[in-house]
Amino acid sequence: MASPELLRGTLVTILLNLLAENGRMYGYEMVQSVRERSNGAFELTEGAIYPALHKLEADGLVLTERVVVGKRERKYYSLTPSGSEASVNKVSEFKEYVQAMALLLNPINLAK
Amino acid sequence: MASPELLRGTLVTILLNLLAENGRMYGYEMVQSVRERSNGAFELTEGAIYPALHKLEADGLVLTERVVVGKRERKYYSLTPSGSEASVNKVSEFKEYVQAMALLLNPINLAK
DNA sequence: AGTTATGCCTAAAATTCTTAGGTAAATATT
DNA sequence: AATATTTACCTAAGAATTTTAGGCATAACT
Repeated sequence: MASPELLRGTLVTILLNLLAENGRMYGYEMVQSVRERSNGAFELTEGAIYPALHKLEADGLVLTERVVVGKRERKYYSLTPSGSEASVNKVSEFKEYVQAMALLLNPINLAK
Repeated sequence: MASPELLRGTLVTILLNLLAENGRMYGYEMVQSVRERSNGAFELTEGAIYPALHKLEADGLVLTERVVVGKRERKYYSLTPSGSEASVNKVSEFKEYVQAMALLLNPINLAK
């Protein structure tokens, strides 16, 4: 259960990257996927991801399609071309950020 | 330069760690120090750090002493015992966070 | 029949940060 | 000598993002 507040600013990176990897996902699925793949470290909340996904759609980075499964509807998200670009950019920004943080944090602590 | 929005949630970690390393610093000095040590990647803003430092003081994690240099005053911050604890905790939380992110982000991208 | 899981959503409040200032002294520049 | 830049502190309005706390409905499990 590490660091809920560190997710701040990383949520969009995670969402875009999930879609880049999986091609097509729906919101609920993203929550499950992140929980499993992070070994429970990250627990996305629906109150956070749905507004974030809607903003990505408004910004033209993702598009949606509604698919009826049984009698319920899923809303699948997938990347647009600019979304794919943004995904790559976000991930490399994150890497730069981690490298810069490594310069700042105590080397002794980092070695541990 | 890189990733201003990623600093969200990391500012306190950076500040506490700076103090853990340097013992005693003043606000303006922290801004310079972070700029230099991150090779310009991180540019802390005073509008962000002063409220953050004041909150740390209110929470008992840092204490302050005013030192007159010439005719101007500097306000030095240093860690209290709970501040030292918090510093260690924040840094290890950050490391866990980075490890969890590594699990999530595309291995192909990470290899680049 | 009732609880849990699936699946979407929103809105108020809290938190954190940016932006855009203000104040004042010291130093550098023209 | 006047001006600009750097040093050094600060605040407050607004933006952005997230938490909290719900609502709604179907499906599956007990």
